[in-house]
Amino acid sequence: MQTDIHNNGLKRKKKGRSTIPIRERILVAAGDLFHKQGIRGVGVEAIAEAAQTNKMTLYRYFASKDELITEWVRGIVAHKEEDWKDLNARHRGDPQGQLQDWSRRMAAKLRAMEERGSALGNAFAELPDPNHPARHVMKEHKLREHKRVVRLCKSAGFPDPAFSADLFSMLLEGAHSCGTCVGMRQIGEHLVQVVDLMVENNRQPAAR
Amino acid sequence: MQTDIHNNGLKRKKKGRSTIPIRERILVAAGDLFHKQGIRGVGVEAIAEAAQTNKMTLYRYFASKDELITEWVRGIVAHKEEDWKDLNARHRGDPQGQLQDWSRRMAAKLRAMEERGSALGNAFAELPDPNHPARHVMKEHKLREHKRVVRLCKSAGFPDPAFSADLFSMLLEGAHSCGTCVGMRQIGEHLVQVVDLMVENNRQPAAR
DNA sequence: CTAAAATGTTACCGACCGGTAACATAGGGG
DNA sequence: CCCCTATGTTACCGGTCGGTAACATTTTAG
Repeated sequence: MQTDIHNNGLKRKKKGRSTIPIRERILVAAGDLFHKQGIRGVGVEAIAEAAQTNKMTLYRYFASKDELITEWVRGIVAHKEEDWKDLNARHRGDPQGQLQDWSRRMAAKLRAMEERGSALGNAFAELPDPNHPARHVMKEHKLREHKRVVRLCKSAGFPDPAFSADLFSMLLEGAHSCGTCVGMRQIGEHLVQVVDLMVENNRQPAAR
Repeated sequence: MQTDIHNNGLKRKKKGRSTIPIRERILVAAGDLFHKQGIRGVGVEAIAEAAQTNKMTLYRYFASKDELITEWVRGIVAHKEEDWKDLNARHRGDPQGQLQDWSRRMAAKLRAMEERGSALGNAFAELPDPNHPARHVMKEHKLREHKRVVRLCKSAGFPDPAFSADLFSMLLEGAHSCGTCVGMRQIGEHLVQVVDLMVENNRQPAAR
């Protein structure tokens, strides 16, 4: 641990402002607005204001709006992968437990969402440019995640891991879009149910 | 049939222009661009140009860009519901057949998609305003579709139709997002497989 | 042919947006 | 104390976009 004499490890900022460092405040504010109003629907000025700072300072931390977007996406991805590590830590050598816990956490997130779907999914839709750096970040994350699920299915003893993993992925991804019409709660419950069934029987759905 | 002396039922337009009526050309061009570049990423000028006309004429057919968007969404929705009717016509009294054919058609669409996911899904992400008319159109469509699937599951004899219908919906919706990392072909095949298994066994996945 | 309707052309407006320059202010460390 | 750095403020630029007006041109109908 560091001493607190000069600063507490994070730069402490001005007057009544928050104690959270500016860069982080900007990222949080940007995330909020991006998710609520869409990436293209919010301007940097509004982001700066929501972060209790101004456009100039924002541009001292981020070279461009695109970089801010990318950095935000990176944060989400990092958080999700952190979640995976935690899942692995809590259920070491228990791939079934990881999958089940995963579905439960997802259901909890769904319940707390209501309208306006997945941040990553929306970002993907809002950044059509295939060369946008944020797209690469998302794509690589999705790939890693899917590989992880395949590995889990394999070590869980599913007879066709590629097949089961695709099912899990489709269910998880689909839950977001469906929740908007069916209701997040019900979708979350059914998601947990089907994952439990698949895992408990340790085989693909409806295998005879 | 009408005579062709004055016009052939559709207003015939200028010189080298297409024989397709302007309004339709605009809608098609708008759809192309919306899907490829995102709704907010394309301007009305570009749409008019792609439709081989101009902005002024576009605004004589559509009061605003938002109305054009809404009309485009309406078209997609209408087309999908047409598809459902066709499904019902081809497999009368055979809900299982309808579900299976549905998954096959979806797989075919996925194969022909490659990158850039579902038009409706993207539109939903790009129109965060909950009062946007296009959102209502989409939401009502999703609701009707889901009810339809529930009805099919019920008449197909699934023991828990609400549960099975949610699964179908999640799988279908999720297929779009997943295809971008796993590959549309594989996702499509696995989608068909799981639907077949669920239907053939006439029970929920992994039910013992 | 002629008149009316549809379409094309050009120019423009106001609003917003991403990004930058220049300068003012404040705070902290020596 | 003073200097240096981080932050705030203001004004501005160039570009794009949605939307409209006014007028020219073409197409269609009678």
